[in-house]
Amino acid sequence: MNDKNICADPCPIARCLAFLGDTWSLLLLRDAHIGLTRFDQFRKSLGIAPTILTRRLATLTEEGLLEKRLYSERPPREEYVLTAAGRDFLPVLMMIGAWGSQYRGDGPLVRVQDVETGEYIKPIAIDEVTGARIGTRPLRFVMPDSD
Amino acid sequence: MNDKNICADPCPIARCLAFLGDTWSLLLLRDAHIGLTRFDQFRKSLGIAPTILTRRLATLTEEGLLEKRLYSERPPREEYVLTAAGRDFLPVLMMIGAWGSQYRGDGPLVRVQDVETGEYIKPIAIDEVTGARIGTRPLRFVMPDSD
DNA sequence: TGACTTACTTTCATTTTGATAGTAACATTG
DNA sequence: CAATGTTACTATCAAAATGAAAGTAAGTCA
Repeated sequence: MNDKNICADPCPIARCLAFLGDTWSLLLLRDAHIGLTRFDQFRKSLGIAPTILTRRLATLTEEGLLEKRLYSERPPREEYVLTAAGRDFLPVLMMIGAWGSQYRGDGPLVRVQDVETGEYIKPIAIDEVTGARIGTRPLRFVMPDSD
Repeated sequence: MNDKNICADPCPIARCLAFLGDTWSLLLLRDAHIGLTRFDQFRKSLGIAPTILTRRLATLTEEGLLEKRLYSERPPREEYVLTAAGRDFLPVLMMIGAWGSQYRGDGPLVRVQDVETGEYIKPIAIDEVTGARIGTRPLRFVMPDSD
């Protein structure tokens, strides 16, 4: 029915990018994490053409990162809210933001605060198994057919 | 001279995606991390048209994620190697891969091994300040002009 | 009844992509 | 030393995606 089986690439990065590999989709997810839910909120925030916005929201919904929800019965109006899969995409966005802050950080920047402590977040990626920061130890990429 | 100043968006995610927001660029960085360096290696690995490959490699080089290096004087041949900025992009790729493994993990998958321990990597994002996993505590996105 | 709101769709010009073929600068082979 | 091969591209052009602008549908509100 959907195209999950079509993407036979064994690389999980490629599988993800097969439908999330464009700027608008990622910025939509960012805005959804910030709290936007409605068509016109996304459109005004991004300055995206409504044609493109319709298609991107449809893809993100089909792929299970967003979910349509009725927020008004009369008139019938729907909004788009993050699913668990969509919320679990936050680490990706935060790491992109961390790279951007480090390498394209000139001038005023949006920052992310921990609400409880009030301090700014400093996102880093670690390996949960060893606890080592990613990039500090040599890695091997193992193809699935090497048995 | 270059377009760094043109991207006046205060969001570090948007700044990064301004030139890295397409599938080919991200897959090129993935392949560069795996160890590919040459035009034809990238072309064969990705099945990308040479026109597009030329442009993407040029952009990644201009933006400082790759660096051209002469690997043969006669005939003159150049390869593309990761810079520090390019290597620091690995966490982003690993988090994308982690999401893909979790939500698009059907069938055989490429896995990443820690060479020293031999165990498979499980990448997670944490806040270096609190040590808390990202997504487990409420966050606030702070605009730069809110003083 | 007429203006307003929200979420789109239609249309069409512009831009980007992708497939194929060709080129430049050399090395290697017979 | 001519023919073939290698590597890294460029040129050309059709097809697909994008973007801007205007229009539509289903209602509400005054």
